[in-house]
Amino acid sequence: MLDLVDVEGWVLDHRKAVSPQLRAILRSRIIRNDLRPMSRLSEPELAKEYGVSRQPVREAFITLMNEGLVEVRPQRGTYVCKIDYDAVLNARFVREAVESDIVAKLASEDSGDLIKELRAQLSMQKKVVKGSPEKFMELDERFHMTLAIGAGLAKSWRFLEGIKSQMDRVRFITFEEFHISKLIGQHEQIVDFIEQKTVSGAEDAMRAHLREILNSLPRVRALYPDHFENSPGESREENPKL
Amino acid sequence: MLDLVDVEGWVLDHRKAVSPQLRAILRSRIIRNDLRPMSRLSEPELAKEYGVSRQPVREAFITLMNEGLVEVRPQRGTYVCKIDYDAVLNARFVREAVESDIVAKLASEDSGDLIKELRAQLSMQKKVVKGSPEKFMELDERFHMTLAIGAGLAKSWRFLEGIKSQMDRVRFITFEEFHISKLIGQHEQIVDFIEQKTVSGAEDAMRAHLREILNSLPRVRALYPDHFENSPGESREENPKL
DNA sequence: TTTAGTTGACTTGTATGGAAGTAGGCAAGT
DNA sequence: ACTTGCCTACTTCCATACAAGTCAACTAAA
Repeated sequence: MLDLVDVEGWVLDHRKAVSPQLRAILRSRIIRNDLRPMSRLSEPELAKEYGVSRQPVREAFITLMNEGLVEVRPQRGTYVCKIDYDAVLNARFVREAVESDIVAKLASEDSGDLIKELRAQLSMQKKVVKGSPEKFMELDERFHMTLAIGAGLAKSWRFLEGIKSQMDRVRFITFEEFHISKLIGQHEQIVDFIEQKTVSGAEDAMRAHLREILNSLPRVRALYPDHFENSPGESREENPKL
Repeated sequence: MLDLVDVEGWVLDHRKAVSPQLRAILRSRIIRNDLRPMSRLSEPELAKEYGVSRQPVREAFITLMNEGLVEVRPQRGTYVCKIDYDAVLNARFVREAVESDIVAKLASEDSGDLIKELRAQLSMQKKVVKGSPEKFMELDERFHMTLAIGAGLAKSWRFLEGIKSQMDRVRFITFEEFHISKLIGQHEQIVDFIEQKTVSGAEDAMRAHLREILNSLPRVRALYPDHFENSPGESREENPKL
């Protein structure tokens, strides 16, 4: 007999530590919009649902709170955060800054094997253009991660992963808003510039690539206003003393 | 009677939730090298020390583990992480990428009030050149935070705070390794470039500023090898499959 | 009808006991 | 002398019980 509990496709293995698994499951469910913004996440309810006690659920909440995905209001309840428009813009800014420097570093180094790996990934991406956008997002994440690790910056990618979730939530609301073929073309451009060691070209291409979300973000927000927290430009007012 | 517990200068307020307070206290103690690398952090011992139960201590550990400050080995013990040399380099890289873009943004905008605030901070910094380096670190953090918030990127700064701790640990081992007056001069340069709207100048000045740690880092590691985890260049081997 | 006060069923925060696993000491057997 | 197996004292992880705060509905009086 298997010691597994299956809840709506999400599996939990009781042989290993439960807390980190719950963390991953809940994070994924939030990012994929399975758990909607402002919905309650009751500790005892989720505990019963997954067949564990409140403690592991609670510990998962702590991590998700630090990532800005849930908001726990003491003695009141825990809720899925709405998508923070300003946080998305901030995440995008950080990614542009870091990843443009990453490709600049790659373009100034000698990285033959990496190019081969990236080309292989590009061909895989082209195969799923017409397929499920979810699959493309997986390949897209892998592509950007490969660039980071290839530059010897694996730990920087871990950091970026945390803030990327803010952008991913936007993508998962409306897949059709993203022109996948255009994104793949940009990926190809980036690899080309790295291969021919054109530093500024690679940098600019990555910056342009990561600015794509700025086109769709206002549309997405207009389509699903209930999913969003606040408008752009409000960040300054949040810290009035500076 | 006050509901406070004082342990070696660290105060805990039982009227508010203790978990986040413990988080902050332990994080600060680790960064300031009060809790040495590889020392045990026993749940029941710390619980008794701060007059709380083991659960809040445990929840604090979870956050610190996610920040890479402690390592919890199941059924074995929780230990203060050694300083990860590669993580410091990664944190530095990310900071350079993001903060250089921040000052570039500031230099391309109109920010008169911000300049005044920064000038005031500079004069404060000059006053503590001969004073305690700890006080300067506080002002230094405030300076960089002000730049981020001034650019409307407060949330980006919160991201950076998390990785900055890796660099701060290095600084707290040996204060004298840092020539404070030189750093203040660089701060001044950055403000000058922002004021005269020289984008590339501001960017380059910030990059040079954040590369200072590269000079002292090898020396610090040579002086305190026991505080460090691994050497530079090992990051690639950690992910051999890419 | 309106409004103030109270009760009670929720929520999260904390405390504590037990389960599972690890590491080291010690003794018996080879 | 060296290995092997058990046994004890730890650790973190999970489950459960209790405490404290919040909120909504209900009651009762104006």
